Amino acid sequence: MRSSIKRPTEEESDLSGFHLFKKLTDQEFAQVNYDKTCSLYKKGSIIYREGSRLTGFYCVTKGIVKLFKTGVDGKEQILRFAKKGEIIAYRSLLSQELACNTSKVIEEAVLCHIPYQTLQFLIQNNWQFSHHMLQIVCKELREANDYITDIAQKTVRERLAEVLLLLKESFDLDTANTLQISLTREELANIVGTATESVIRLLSEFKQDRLIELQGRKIKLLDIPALTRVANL
Amino acid sequence: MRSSIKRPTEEESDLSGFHLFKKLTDQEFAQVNYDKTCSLYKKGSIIYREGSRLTGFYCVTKGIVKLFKTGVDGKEQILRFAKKGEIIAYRSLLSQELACNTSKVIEEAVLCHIPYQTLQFLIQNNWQFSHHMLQIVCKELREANDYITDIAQKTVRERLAEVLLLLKESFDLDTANTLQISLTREELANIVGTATESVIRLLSEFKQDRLIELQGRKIKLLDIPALTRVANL
DNA sequence: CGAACTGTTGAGAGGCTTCAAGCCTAGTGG
DNA sequence: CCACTAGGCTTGAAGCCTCTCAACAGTTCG
Repeated sequence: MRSSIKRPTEEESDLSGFHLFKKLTDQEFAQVNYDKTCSLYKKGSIIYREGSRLTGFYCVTKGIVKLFKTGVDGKEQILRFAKKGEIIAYRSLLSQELACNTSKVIEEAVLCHIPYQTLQFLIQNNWQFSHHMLQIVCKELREANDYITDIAQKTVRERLAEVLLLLKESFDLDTANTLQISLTREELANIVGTATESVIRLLSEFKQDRLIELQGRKIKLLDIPALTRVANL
Repeated sequence: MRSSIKRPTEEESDLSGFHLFKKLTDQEFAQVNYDKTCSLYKKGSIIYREGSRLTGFYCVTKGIVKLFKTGVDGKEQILRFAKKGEIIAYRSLLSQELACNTSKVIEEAVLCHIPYQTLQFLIQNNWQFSHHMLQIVCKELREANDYITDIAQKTVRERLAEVLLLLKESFDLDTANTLQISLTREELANIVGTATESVIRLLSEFKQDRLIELQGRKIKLLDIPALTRVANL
């Protein structure tokens, strides 16, 4: 389950949509493309594990990856998801530390590996790249701080409602208002920071209250204003 | 309580100890010193408030500042402390957002304000400065992610023990093993993410178990290995 | 010296977790 | 293609951890 089989297509390996690379010179961008290695990862693949040494960062060009830390008793805490256009593994790389979380594919994905050396080169030669990088980390830090406040002060019910709304922001809804990400109940619990059973019970309450509709892992948001109220936002 | 009265001394305004500025040229460092504005803040002063527009970041050259977000029902969630050698307000500044937390002095402090323009100048001209900045944000992000995992998975008891140990790391102990930071029970609760009464009860339990000793706000760590075990680290 | 804040303790309620048991689905291999 | 099996999902019951409310003591500071 660790490596890819098929090669990703040219289109799936395209980095030109990445905001991070927008201010590079043509030459610099060509260098990035020359240095990159893109692979296709099946659902369930591990990109890297907590504690491993990273040789570069990854650009997600397709699919969805979850990032989690392993906490008490091996219970995973999901920190965030990365989808097309986002990068992962850059934090530990910049700090020159071993990876402090694990990344796992939850929807068939294509990732392009950019070696550390290339990152180093860009930081040294293009201040606008560094600046973009700073903005990306800063955004993630703000979100982390917001989440600390929520998780420390809100009830599980409020947090679950909030997580559904956050997922809506990140992954949008289809025309039928269904969340475009498929998570197990356990994964939802590992975002919210609660037990799987609690998520199940609360989801059925939300369903009874006509806030959502459930069909297996598909979650349809019926009443977003009401969900927002439940989330105490 | 908002502004300073006395001027800080030359020594109290010295930025040469800051790792962040270590790689600046003499000229750049002179510029920073020229642009800075240092002030003395009394205990209880607010440096800036959530939602305010920031005009620069601050270097703490003396004292201790707490950074907190205001959550549900106005309850504050302490995110971190900043002491001598550390900087605050840089995150919102880099993101060009309004401040998303409040900073308040808990031990008489001297802070030097560095205007946004100077930050901008350094980022554009000295890649090593940007790199340092990146490392600072990355470190903070790792700590935030670690804390999310703890707060989501550990009991209040475990978190309180852990917070005591974290405070030990940040603020050291005197010769009698007393924590060199003075916090109210409510502030401790606002770090741990619990009710003040819970902190009080758990502290007396720790005291009964001979893990700590209490004299008002002075906390003496008697048995660090045992505390580590309680913290489940 | 009083007011306001901080700290302490008790009692009661309730949100959540844990354990347990059974059902269901989704993916695998024959 | 279908049977099978492992993992995911659901529900119930019991109990505990933690919060809230309340009352009061202690402390600090104007």
